[in-house]
Amino acid sequence: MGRRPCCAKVGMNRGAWTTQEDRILTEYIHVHGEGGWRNLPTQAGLKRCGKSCRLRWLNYLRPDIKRGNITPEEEVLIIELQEELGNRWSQIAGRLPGRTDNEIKNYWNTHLSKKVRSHPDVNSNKKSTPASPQSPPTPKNESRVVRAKVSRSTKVFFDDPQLDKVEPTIINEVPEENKAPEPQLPSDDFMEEICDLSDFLNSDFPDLSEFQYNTIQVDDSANYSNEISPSTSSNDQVGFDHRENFHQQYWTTDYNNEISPATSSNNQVGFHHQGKNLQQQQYWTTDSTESNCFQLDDLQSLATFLDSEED
DNA sequence: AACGCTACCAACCGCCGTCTG
DNA sequence: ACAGACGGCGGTTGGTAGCGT
Repeated sequence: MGRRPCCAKVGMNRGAWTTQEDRILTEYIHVHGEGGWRNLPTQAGLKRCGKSCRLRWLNYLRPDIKRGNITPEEEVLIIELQEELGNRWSQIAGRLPGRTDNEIKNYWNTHLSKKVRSHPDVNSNKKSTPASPQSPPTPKNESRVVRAKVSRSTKVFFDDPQLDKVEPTIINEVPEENKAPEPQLPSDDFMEEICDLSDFLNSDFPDLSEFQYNTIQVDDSANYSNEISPSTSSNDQVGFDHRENFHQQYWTTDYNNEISPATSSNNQVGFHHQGKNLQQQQYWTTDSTESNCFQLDDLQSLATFLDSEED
């Protein structure tokens, strides 16, 4: 008797994940934790292969995933590690916190393999001339760096207000004491303040060139202090970690250095909340007409930070 | 404007190692 | 020792956006 397939192929959803599927999966894992991938789709009410659920969680939904372009420092590290370890992407990913093996593999295949092929000495030169913030590698086509991801990347963002009303299907009840606390929804007052702050962010943001290549470092984001600090920055993304509760927030910029809450993937607005006994993930998104939802404390910290930078 | 090509990357596929009964 | 379940890994595919002609 052969091994049974990991899932029935018939009647399964394939392709890009919808926001609702993401939400169901995320909520399920918040409650039940990771693992048990084979049974997860049935129990969560997802028409997905267990493997697909696992991959989606590990490569996209996990709260500790770092977003944004690979930094020059990371790039050098990837090249070094690839030379040392070969195509063991999971091991390489293990040395790059927040990066997934899939992301590194893709990055290697689309960027670095060509670069290394065309410049075989890129690696041997690395020790004498490490990549520095002042001399980042120049992309072949600069405009591509700012490109939004393809639209099928519906990601985890709940940009359809109706979706917020959809309760995830969780068949297996868990004991009350094991349940994660309900996420707090923003109040109306909170939303008002957020909208004001959002206006501020959209209208009065300082020169974003400052954020290039980690030139601003107000705090070491790894020390889990309460300060807000830029995460690894990139050409098209500004991210801030608020480590007390492990919040991550991202804004994106367009060609004119206008900042706005990002709406998908590379350009994104995301909040990750990792508590002590649970992993919560809350995302809100926005479009040009909807008001924005943010964590007020974090945005206030951001505003303070921006004010101080302007001074 | 239309078409073709390229870049990108999320998702899929199949193999393999480990665990468990 | 064995078979099956399960999860992890690396290679590949396919859909989309952007660019050039």
